Amino acid sequence: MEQNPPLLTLLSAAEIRDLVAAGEERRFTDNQNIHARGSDLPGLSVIKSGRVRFGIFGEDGRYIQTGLLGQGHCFGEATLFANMPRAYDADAVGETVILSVSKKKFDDLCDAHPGIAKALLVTLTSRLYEALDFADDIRRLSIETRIAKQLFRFVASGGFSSETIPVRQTDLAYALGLSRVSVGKALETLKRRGLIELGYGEIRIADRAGLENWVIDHDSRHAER
Amino acid sequence: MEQNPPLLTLLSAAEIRDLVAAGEERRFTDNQNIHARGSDLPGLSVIKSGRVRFGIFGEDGRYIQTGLLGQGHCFGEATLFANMPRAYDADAVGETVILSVSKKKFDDLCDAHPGIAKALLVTLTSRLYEALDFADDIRRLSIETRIAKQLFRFVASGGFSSETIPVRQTDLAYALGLSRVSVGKALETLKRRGLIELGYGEIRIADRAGLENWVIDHDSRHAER
DNA sequence: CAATGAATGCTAAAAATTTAGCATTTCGTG
DNA sequence: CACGAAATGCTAAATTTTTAGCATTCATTG
Repeated sequence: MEQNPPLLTLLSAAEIRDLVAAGEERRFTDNQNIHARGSDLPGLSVIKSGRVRFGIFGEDGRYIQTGLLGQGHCFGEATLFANMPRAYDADAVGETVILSVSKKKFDDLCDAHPGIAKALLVTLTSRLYEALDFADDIRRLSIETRIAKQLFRFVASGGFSSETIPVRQTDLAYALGLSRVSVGKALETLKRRGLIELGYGEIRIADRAGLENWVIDHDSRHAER
Repeated sequence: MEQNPPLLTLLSAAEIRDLVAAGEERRFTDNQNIHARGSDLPGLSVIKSGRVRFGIFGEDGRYIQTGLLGQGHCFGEATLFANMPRAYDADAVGETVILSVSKKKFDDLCDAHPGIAKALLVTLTSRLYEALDFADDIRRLSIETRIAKQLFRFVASGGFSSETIPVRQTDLAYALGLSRVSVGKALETLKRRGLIELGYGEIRIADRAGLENWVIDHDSRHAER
């Protein structure tokens, strides 16, 4: 259950110092919108603290969550390198502080510190393979297994204290593109096996090793070859 | 229907020259295996000619195609930057020539040409957002719309002469993780609207503008906001 | 031009998933 | 500690999708 490394952990102290100096700090409260899909002010954003949730609202009002990033992670690369507008709505999860670096300052910074480009390559590569992996999951795995993997993703990206994950079944359904009924049924299956425990607005991983084994057993990519 | 730019189109003549000099040419025949999932010789590969198909074989023998890259595109970045083994089986589609650059030579090259890292950032960013987009599609769009988008992807990545796409319905089913019956039914719907024509082992886009409109009308992300 | 393998077309039953309710439990708050 | 909002639990019908066939069409080749 690897997790992609936050950008900040890949930078040297000097690089971080200059990055912070080049950026501007912005504070957001829980659920506050950071940017809307389609807006196109180019720049790199780094999460100094808190978490950011990414997703799309369909016109039917339905929300699909695409990602959740925590401290040290960055976003907005597409506005820098691919000249794209923001692909997702971004909202703060809890009190969140963002460092915003304009495209111009970022380009200067990159020239001064080649290590920053290297670090972004690492981050983007990891994230690309996570996304490909996720897409494969949807096509190949049972709902139970997808939920198990998603729980590990929450643990990895969220930085939660324990193995208790503050997530509603509705959120899981959003994230995986399923109905709440299907999610509930699959969670029930995992619970019956003693792998998780269900709470009100939270899910506890009761048997981490067991849950990992569930994934391995049900994901043929992990099978010996 | 944007398409991510091949790496080679992003490099200067000097960069291409040195890249080619650092690499080693390998030739493959149609369907020949280039590398298996799990192998871990690090290096960057660039497609000089031909096409490469990426996918996974499940232990049940079922094959899921994850991607198809054409001339000028690169692969293997994850072995360079994320230290990962190959995530997918790669097979040649048609006569294919690959330029393989070892990790060591690539690192030297990167130091000499900072533009190469920049170009890879562009490529990886585009590819990441394509992958995220694809994952969203699976969760949000009807089968018809997903097929329409997939046809455009084939056109864009394949470099086919006309709007006739040499793809079996079985291949579409593999790529989208659906059954052949569902694919056939959805194709029938698109055909009845006069958007496509079905052949033996191929699909023709009969009304490109109409098919694009179908996607726009059914993908709320394209709706005005 | 007949034979053959490969692909599509079609069908119906089985299985999975969603939808739309309503009941119940939980948790914070007045 | 009663209340209300929010979340989960549960159910059954409706819908979608897959599975498993078999029939038909197409293209190649001997």
